[in-house]
Amino acid sequence: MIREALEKKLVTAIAELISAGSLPETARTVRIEVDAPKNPDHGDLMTNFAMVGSKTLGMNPRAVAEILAGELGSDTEVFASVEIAGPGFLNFRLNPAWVAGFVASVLERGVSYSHLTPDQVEKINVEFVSVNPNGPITIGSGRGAAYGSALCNVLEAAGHEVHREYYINDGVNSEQMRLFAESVKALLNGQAVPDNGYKGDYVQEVANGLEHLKGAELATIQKASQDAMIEAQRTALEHFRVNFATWFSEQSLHDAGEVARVIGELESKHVADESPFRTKIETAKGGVIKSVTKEDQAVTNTDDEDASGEGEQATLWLRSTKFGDDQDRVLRRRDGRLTYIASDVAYHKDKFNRPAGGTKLITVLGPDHHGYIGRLTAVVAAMFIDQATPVDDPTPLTEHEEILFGNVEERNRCRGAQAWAKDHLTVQIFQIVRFMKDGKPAPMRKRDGNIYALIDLIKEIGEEMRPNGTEEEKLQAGSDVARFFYLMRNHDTAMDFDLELATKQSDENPVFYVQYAHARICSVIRKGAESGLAASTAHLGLLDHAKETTLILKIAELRDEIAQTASDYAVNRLANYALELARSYHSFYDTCRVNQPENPELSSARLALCEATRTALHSVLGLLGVSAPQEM
RNA sequence: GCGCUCGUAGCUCAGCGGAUAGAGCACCAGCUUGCGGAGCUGGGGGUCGGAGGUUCGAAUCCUCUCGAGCGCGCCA
Repeated sequence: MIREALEKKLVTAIAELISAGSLPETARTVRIEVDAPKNPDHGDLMTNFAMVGSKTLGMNPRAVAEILAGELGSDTEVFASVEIAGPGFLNFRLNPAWVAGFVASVLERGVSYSHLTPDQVEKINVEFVSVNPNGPITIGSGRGAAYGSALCNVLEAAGHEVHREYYINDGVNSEQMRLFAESVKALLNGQAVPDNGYKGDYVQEVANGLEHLKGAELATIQKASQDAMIEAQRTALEHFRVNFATWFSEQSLHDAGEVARVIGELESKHVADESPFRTKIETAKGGVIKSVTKEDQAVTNTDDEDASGEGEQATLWLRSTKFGDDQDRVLRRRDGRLTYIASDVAYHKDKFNRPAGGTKLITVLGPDHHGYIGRLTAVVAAMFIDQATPVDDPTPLTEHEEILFGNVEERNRCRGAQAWAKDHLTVQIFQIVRFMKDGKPAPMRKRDGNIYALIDLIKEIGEEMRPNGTEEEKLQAGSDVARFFYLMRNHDTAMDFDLELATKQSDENPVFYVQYAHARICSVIRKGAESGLAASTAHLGLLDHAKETTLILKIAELRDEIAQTASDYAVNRLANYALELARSYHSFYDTCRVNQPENPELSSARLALCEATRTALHSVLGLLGVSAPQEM
């Protein structure tokens, strides 16, 4: 916010200097960046404009810096000093009174302080969690749940329209779901579950709830047991503060005939066919194509279970290699059943309807799915090939391309479609979480088939944190800690989740450090009210202590952090920001006494600063899905 | 073999083109006749895995290399 203001000042100053003839016209094109210096001795904020621009301006950086410093330095309302340092840095020391003025605008905006207005509003569908309905939400999926939900909050705060979606993998043809149903059925009939079946206690629980279906058809049991599982997942996720606007059933696409219809569409677009070969692309290091081969279709695979008993027919191939995938994918099996990827085509088309007129899809996937990015991109490219603008490349087909494409025109259309897909679909992969106990990794899947469920993690932590709390308080405490821990680390790197630290005494716990700051602010404000003191913006100019200025600058950063996070999806930045903001407050609190009845003007200004901090803290915690307690 | 991700303080991790690389934990030394000490202040501790390159400037970008994790089904 303060940064935005300074960037505007720079733009104005540069325009003045151009019309005065001190800077060439090209100065307008130089990118302007204002940042906080790492070293506080270098001032409150700084810009590298002179160094970045020196080349295009044809001037040496220090000369540019001097001209700019002269122009800006005259604005004594804003700047206490403008210094040139090093190779051409421009270091700004801001006038504390000017900085303090921003407290008023935070208070004016209140909760909307964290709401941004983007240059362009995107309509984004975010799909996350989406695990099979054959078990509880695990602690592994917990990371995706925390990440996806926080990402949605941030995108919304950044001003975009967001649709939260869960894709239920409930295709009746799914091997895994059938196996799950068979396991439940076996338990219902008092038989042993199949060798490769599901053996956890939760399977027995599902069976217990379905006593009335004893002796029923497998299909009936399959439907009922997956519904039970979905309900359990939904409840667990709600406790974890994860909610979806849509729970989308894969099977519903089959039932509506959408999958079949879309497959027909692909065939008529000549991106899917029944020719009996699979194309494979082998790449050498650096992604250069080493070879493209058409493999004759192998018919020797005997592992297939021919569940439908419909006998053999031609395999239907999606020619995904035309869109950068490393091999063609099967849409319809030899036995006539459609594959998972076939529903994916229909599904990705459908997703653009939520929100209406969707402009972007984000899919959050687990660490075992990064091989899936190329496939998904190809799916979207194939589906929307008519929407995309072909690339303009007149060069003839290479030797490799001749195997993939019929002619130059087709290649250019496919390349265009691939670019379109990359533009409209973003896949975010989160990496694995290792849960550490006694310094050793704790198994997520136990030998007896039991799974470490997210809800158990939440309850364990809650029990430890609030042994005397209500059920509701325990769930909240557990969820707060778990969410913050998941979100502290960059989702794209493997992390260790220290179960002892999370469940142990609270004083080592970063979550509580932040929540404590919020509770402390609330307490200070309460205390002030008891002495007849209240926040006011009438004397903000009194906030000139270094700790006060630092805190205000930190509060002002929130909007920048949100904007940045909405564009690079690195939600962990906000968890770190929350810690920094809390630290700035604690440090301020320690030095600057807020409530001083003998000095009501300073008190009112500091209370205003407390209010502004509370607003910012409350906002970040809200984005992270962590509660901001008034007392603890 | 190919692809993705990661190697930063004793440990867990930030930083991802800027000036002397940061925080928490652990360790050491301090702060309270006052608003919540679940707090604050200070200190020690690093050839940012290694080697080249790009440029005014690299932990950050590129190439190679070593090491770790994961992924490459007519499973989902």
